[in-house]
Amino acid sequence: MPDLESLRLLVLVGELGSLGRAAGELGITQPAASKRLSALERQLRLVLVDRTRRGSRLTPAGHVVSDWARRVLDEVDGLLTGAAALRAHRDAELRVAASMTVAEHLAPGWIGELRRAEPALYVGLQVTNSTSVVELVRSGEVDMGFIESPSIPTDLAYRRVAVDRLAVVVAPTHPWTRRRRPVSPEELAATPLVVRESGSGTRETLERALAAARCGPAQPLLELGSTTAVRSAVIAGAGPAVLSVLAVATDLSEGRLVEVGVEGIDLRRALCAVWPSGRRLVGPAAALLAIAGRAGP
Amino acid sequence: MPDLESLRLLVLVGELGSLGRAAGELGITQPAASKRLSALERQLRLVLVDRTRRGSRLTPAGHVVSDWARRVLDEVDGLLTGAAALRAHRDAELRVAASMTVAEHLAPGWIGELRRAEPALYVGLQVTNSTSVVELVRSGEVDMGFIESPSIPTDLAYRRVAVDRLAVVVAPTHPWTRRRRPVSPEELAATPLVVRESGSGTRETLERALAAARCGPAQPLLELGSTTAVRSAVIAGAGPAVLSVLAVATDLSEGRLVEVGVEGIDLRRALCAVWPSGRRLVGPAAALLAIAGRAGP
DNA sequence: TCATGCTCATAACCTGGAGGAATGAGCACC
DNA sequence: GGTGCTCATTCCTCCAGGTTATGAGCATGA
Repeated sequence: MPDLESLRLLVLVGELGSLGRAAGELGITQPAASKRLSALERQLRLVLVDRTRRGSRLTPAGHVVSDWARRVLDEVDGLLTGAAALRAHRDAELRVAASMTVAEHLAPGWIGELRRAEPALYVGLQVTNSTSVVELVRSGEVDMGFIESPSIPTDLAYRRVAVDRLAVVVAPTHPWTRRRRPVSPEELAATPLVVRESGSGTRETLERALAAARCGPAQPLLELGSTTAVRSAVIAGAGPAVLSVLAVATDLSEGRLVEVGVEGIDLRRALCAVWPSGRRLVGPAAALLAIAGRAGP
Repeated sequence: MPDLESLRLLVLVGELGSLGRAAGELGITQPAASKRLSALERQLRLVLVDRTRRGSRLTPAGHVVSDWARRVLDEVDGLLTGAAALRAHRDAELRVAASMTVAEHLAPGWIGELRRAEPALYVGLQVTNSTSVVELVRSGEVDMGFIESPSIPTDLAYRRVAVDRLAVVVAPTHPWTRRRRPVSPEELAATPLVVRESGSGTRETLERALAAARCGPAQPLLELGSTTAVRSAVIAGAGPAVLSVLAVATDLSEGRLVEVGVEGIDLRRALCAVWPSGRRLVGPAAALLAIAGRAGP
């Protein structure tokens, strides 16, 4: 398994065109960087860099690998921003609470963007379920919250910042991948599904949508405690599930999961920012709302 | 910067519910895992795991971080699969050539998916421009290729596997983020843009689309040699650019870049699999085509 | 009640590998 | 041919991460 410093080094060499300057950027000496890069090339058994006597250029392979590496590093960046926000949630200048879906997939990006505009700003993030988020906003423990509709309380101001959608997904080997007709609400309600436990936001949205389509509740084939557990079960072939497209976007685009069309049922749900009504958001909170709002819809 | 082994360990602890078993999975001893995890927690200054005397559970924070970590590891997985394919391209059982856009964003996922179905299969990947891909397919050096339309030669069989779209993107601070009306082709042609060099697929698609809308060629504000260089320049505020949505998907969803609407110009381009005509693809090549085909459209 | 089995933490020790400093060597430009 | 840039090699140091050995806390069952 490669290490992140080496990947960063590769990207920097590509950007700066010189091993020595890349080393400086990382705060190590040139020989150390030289060795690191050789080690990475040995590990991947690929020639990534074309070393000339005046500068280094990426080889075609190096170019591609460097791009893949950048994607890795972007995710790491999100993790670090998120972690910083999590640990700062007590004494931050801007305190935010978010439900799981938002926290997992969107919050690190938004916070990262906000901090790019104001590097000195400390943002605190607290992750709970939508109900607790509402409580935290009411009690003033946080400045603003992000939740999934339905069930936005009337005593809070809110604004829709994005629209999520639940998708029916199956493994590529599942018979549903070969069907031409979309799945009907009745069929969905009658099919045993891999689901989250009752009370989770995703499960609740599904049940409401089924009820709105005049169908009975979902038949649980397997009840699991986290979205990723459900995802793994579906990939392993356990059966169909209904999951947020935010959670399975890469699985879909890379073919690990396949979306099955549905009709006659509305599986969208709005993601909303909420804050104490009457008040107008100011300062960092307003900035965050603006960032969240323009990225989503 | 955290290291990937530690992130993997965290994910495994969440899945297996026990530090010792997670250690076994990684091929290290339990004390080593214990130390690693403590180090990670110290580094992030977060309590990630709730250690009881019979098993370990993730804390709420641990849960979120573990999900972020999984995203990182997924990207690493893509990098490793891609690297394996790159180095195997000479003597692989299935040899594939792909243009940059496909190789960067889609190929690792497809190949990974294929290898999940047939773990013993060696897949070779070669990355060049669309013209070379066509040559490699013609000469039989590769079994199949992936290119961007336009310019699919008539002597090859092809199938559209996905549709890419170029988007006009600007930094969040750019005045275009506040405009209400979409950009017209004339306006786009008249505005200095950050672009790739002439001859690149992206540039070519843009020029063709402008020509189809009866406009002159794009005005280069800055010409750069790689998509990521263009992306960085735009984020830094250099000016608008026209980039593949595949390349900027995360930037858009996380608010680093903002898409500006356009009208009267068709910036879509099909991504196609190509192979020697007359022949029907069989075996692994057919499987790969199926995977690519179902993920895309 | 006490042994057993599971969990995780701590301590002491070893070693491989990463980093630093110094040096050499190739190419370009003046 | 000097000068300045590049990168590779060598040698040395040192610490991070591994292992083994051990202890402690909580359940379960005899």
